[in-house]
Amino acid sequence: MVTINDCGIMEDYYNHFPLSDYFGFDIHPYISIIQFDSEESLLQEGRIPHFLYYLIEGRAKLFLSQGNGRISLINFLNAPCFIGEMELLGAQEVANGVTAITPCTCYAIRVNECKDKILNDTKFLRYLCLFLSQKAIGNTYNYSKNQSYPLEVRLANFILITSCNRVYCERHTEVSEFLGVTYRHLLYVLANFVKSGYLKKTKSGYYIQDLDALRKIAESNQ
Amino acid sequence: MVTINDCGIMEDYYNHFPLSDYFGFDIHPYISIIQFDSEESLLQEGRIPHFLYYLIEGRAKLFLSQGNGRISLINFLNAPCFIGEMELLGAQEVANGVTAITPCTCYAIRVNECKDKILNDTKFLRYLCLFLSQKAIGNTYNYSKNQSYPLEVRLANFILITSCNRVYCERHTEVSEFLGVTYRHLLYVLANFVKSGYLKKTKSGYYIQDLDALRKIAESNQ
DNA sequence: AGTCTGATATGAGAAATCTCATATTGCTTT
DNA sequence: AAAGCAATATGAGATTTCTCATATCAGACT
Repeated sequence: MVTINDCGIMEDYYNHFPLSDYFGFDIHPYISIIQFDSEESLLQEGRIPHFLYYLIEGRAKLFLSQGNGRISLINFLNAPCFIGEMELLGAQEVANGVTAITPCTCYAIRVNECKDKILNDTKFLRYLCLFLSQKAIGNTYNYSKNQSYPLEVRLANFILITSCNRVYCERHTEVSEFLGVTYRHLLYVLANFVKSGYLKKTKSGYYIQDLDALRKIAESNQ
Repeated sequence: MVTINDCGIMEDYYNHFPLSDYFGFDIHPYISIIQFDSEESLLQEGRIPHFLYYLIEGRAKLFLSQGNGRISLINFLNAPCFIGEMELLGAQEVANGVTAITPCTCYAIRVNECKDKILNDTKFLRYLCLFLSQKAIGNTYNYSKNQSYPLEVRLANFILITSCNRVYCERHTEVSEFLGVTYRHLLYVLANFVKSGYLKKTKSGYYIQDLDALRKIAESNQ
């Protein structure tokens, strides 16, 4: 974790990733820029957060751990987005866990210094409502899917969405958490896809050999 | 579905269920009062809603149906709460389905007549953010639980929460949807509880015979 | 190269959950 | 009361998913 204080660099970020769309007042005095390495925590589960983050570059994951040691990956967080907004509002005191997947660069807003301004800023509040709604809708859609279809269908979908140039190469541990099944079971279903000739294991990932078959499986859904 | 226009009755409702906590301007000119019977739709899935509702009495359920005919019960909505707020913001165009469980009385706000006022009302926006956050947190928690524990554990919990005077008497169809399992499986696990002597089937519902045992099962969670 | 270690993968059997066919129950209607 | 019908309940076997033990692999260290 590195905090950037150099004014020149900060100016540069402000120009490339402006905040004026979200705030009706000048938020710059309350901002630091923080960079996280991959695997670092942005918010620690159960702790009271210090900042409202705005993720400008990178990808993180939001998770919730259960008493039995199991971890639910609730969502992937992709730039640009706010992180820690629920805690800001007081909807929950302590944070859910958020961990960087790739290196992440964030504006860290010192809310304790400008809470009043923020909570009276129509522009920000309106945007936040929209953001919260969209997040909720996405989550809900995801939950509902997870419960309604066997892994085969959901995985086919997931592969189609996340593959790049016909190559699927996500980390199995992450995916199994996101799809809400055990690592073992994910591998099992994936192996089935290979056995059926839909995928082919290569050094750089799984190559999609039979796109149509995969689509057909995914569609037993729609 | 009945719309109440009688000014006297409306005044009465306003006095008992005031809206001044949520709005910074006078919202009354834009309100009707609507009553729904149980099983009636407040929002029809896939349709564009006309109103923002504020549920003042009653209990409803929010669901989402899947291509394979399966229905996910996303949440129970208990008074007091807003319904249709995401659609108001434009976060989604068409509504999720909302159906009354008990008879429901709502303030129906004609948003097309006061959208500007509403979307510039700090008081309302702040409250809405909070409301959305809490809803999201609840959903997430529920979702995470649903995936992390077998039905036995979740059902024990659910029974403890929803039972009244040691009697559990929810509708199985609703519960199975909410807990994300088939009706059959719910009955199966419930029958096990009876066989183990934790519950006893009576005319008025299932009587909790062994509270401790049920708690112990539910706690294999926490 | 050898070995340690953590991450990743596989095997096998058990448990959870689903599907579908068939009963049973409780209302209406006649 | 009989018949019809929808809601509710049960049985049995198939699938999906899990658990846990073991195996393989890749990089770090010696």
